[in-house]
Amino acid sequence: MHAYSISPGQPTGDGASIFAGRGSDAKSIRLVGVTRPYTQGQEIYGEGARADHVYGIISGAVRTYRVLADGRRQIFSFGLPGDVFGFDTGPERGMSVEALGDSMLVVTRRATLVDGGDAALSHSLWRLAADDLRRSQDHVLTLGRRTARERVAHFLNTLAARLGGGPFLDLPMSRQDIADYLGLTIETVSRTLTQFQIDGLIRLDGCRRVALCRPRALIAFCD
Amino acid sequence: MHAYSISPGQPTGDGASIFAGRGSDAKSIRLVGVTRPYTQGQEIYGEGARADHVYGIISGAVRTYRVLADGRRQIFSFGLPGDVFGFDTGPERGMSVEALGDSMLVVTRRATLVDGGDAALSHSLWRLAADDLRRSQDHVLTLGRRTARERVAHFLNTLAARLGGGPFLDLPMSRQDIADYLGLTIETVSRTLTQFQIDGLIRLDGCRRVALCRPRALIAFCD
DNA sequence: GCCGCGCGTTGATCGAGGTCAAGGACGAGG
DNA sequence: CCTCGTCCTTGACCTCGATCAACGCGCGGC
Repeated sequence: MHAYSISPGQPTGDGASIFAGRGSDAKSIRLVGVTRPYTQGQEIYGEGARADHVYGIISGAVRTYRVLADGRRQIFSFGLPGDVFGFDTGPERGMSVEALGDSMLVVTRRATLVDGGDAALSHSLWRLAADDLRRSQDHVLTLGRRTARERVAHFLNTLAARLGGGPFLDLPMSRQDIADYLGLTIETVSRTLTQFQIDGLIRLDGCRRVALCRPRALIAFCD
Repeated sequence: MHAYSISPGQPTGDGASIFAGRGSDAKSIRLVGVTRPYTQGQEIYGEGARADHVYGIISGAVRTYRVLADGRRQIFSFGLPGDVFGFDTGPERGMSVEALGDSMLVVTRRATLVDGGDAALSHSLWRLAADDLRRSQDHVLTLGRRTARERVAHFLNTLAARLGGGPFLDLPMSRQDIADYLGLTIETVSRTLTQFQIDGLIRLDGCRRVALCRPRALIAFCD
């Protein structure tokens, strides 16, 4: 699905590799750099750090987030295999990124991509940012005007669409992550999922695996 | 502040005009097109419409928004003089835009800007989208993790910074618009402003004019 | 001046979701 | 196998903001 290939270099270190971003269309960004493994929960970069690399996800997943002074955390997005991130416009990171589980990323220098003056590349960068903007606006709509049930239903649908259609949806993130993404508490997320199961909309098989029994009914919550 | 100039053409029709977007730096977009007046509440374009023009705000203000099937509305942003909007990547509008009050916009064809293959322009487009993304993420943080008081305080601060520093802040939008932007109800917005006045943080002079008496205290709500 | 209407404010009550607290499930390590 | 620790679930209760309702204010038309 996501077109990428890793050269037969060393997986643990600085083997050269190739990565192409979302989908196979001409608008995707092609990253060429080294692969690097990250362990569960490891920080990839923090808010305020110098923004000198960009990343592509080969396997695993990441969360991007900011925290308020009193510790409240808001997750902005979950990065999945095929996604690229780290294209800040300024010299400093505007948010933090951590690996959700053990993950393999491809890392390359930002300067060569962003400051190259390549028209096609700039155009791709624009489309990438515009896609992110669109997703962020969906997120705003969800947080501003949807109930807890609608938020969780929308989240499951969107994630299922992104992860592709096996019979099961394997969540790469914890309940706390979902809560911090949806602007809810962990208890509300848990209760809502339980209620969906009682209503026959989903089936939970362990806490990380979800079967969407009635996707139509779930989608009906979304608009 | 916002560098733009209107040629001495006809204000009501198709007089040629020049417009440069946010700030005076080299990254802004320069729009050359016709000026066009819009009346209070008039739709500039609707979600799903063909995206074939881009706009710059000369005077007045706009709201961008989407509505759910049951009528719940979420406002994504308020456009103020100097702002540009309408740079969708796809062929269709992803949201609707309306004039908040009587407004003068400059309108130009999208194709010439977006499909031109100009590297500098593509780069500007990227920065513009990235700025919007940053603002949208601030919005996500506000809606996901801030209380009503924090939302309103943050809103007043941000708007005051954007409108520049007179002693008064003249709100171009109604209470309902503020509510739909902040994910609250009109009653909660009204009550919160009243409470801010009681606390001596602001002074309301009519419902559209606000004096920020203790901006420090107001900013303290924001992080 | 007077009326009507749109918008804003205020009050009373309700409820969705948060908070606090107590178990339960499950994997890692001994 | 047992223990420990982490994450998840469930229950009881509370609170913030929504809802429902009444009223006020300001402005335009007559």
